[in-house]
Amino acid sequence: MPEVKSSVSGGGERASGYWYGPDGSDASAVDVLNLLRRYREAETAMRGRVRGDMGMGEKDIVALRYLLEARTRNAVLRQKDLAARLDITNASASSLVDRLVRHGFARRVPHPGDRRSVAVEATDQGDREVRETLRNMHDRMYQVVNEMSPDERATVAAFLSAMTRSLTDRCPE
Amino acid sequence: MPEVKSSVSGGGERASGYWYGPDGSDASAVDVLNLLRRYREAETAMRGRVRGDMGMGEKDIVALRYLLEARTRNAVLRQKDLAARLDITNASASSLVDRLVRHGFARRVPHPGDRRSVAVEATDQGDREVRETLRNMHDRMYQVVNEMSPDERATVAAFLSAMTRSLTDRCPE
DNA sequence: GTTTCATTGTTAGGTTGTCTAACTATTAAT
DNA sequence: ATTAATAGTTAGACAACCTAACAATGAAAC
Repeated sequence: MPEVKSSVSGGGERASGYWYGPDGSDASAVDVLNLLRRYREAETAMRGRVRGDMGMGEKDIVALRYLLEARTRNAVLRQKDLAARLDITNASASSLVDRLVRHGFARRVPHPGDRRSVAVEATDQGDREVRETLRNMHDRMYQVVNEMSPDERATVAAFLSAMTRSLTDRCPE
Repeated sequence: MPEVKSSVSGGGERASGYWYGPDGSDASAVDVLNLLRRYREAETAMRGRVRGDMGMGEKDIVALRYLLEARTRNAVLRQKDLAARLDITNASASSLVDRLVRHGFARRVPHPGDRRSVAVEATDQGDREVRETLRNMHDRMYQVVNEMSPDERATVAAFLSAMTRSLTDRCPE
């Protein structure tokens, strides 16, 4: 059974500020949106801490995680791929990889089969550092979800999908 | 009943990449985490679009939203307050307000009762612009949550609270 | 009331991370 | 063989943050 305690139906704290219902408005709906915002803020803060701890920028960390994920799949990532996934230019990706290499988190290796390209690999150090930094957090998150019932997971999944669609469906006009 | 369709129990698309279960691992739990990540990415992308549309930086928009929220409460925000909420220095807040003023989104007014402080107010133009830009999106999000059952809202609220705790409980170590 | 310390905001100068534009090296197409 | 497209690098500009030093006001001590 999920150990998660609802802070809406159950607990006290009312997610404060920011959202305020369009009209008369069901308070608990607003609460949910405020909680979503809170989660976002917590994640942003966490990224800030990690950034501080590892002395890296925002995208550098995301890039490193892509590299690690690729490594587990024995896949090869080029700078181009990083640029695409991070939505930055090739030029920026180039200096991003410069930074990763300078810090010892990644390595440039010749790309097999296309001599224009440079394959980028995470180093063991990068692997270690990221895992150590994020492992516990990931474990906690996984555990929370794992302890939920299938129905609850379906509800949450539907919620997240719908929220994502709300954001994706082109916001202004 | 909620019109939201679960993409886990229901639909096809399997939230791809990134998360991969610690061990053997219940796939749908991983799906939920991937959906959470997707939501994050969608929100980041949305902010990017808004930023582009309005020609402002990330924090500028958040600041403007704080100002608008304060306005609806007839509250007075000082630059200090903005700096605190945005986690930037007073110096940065100063130039942030410079930018808002330059773009016509905010106004510096003498603070009633403390001549050191400068109160910052959103202008009507700032109000209009933000509302027009974000209104539809907010409405869509609100609608989704409003159409959920109380039980579903409680489940989602518990999930978000637990995820936030997972992030907040100090990540490394 | 004057001296002293704390608070708020500004300015100057530096760093970082992005961008565009111009260039090289390789690959693919005609 | 020439031409066009792709991958990466470099140089230079810009935006937004930072720290440090400063001015002005407020509060507290004496």
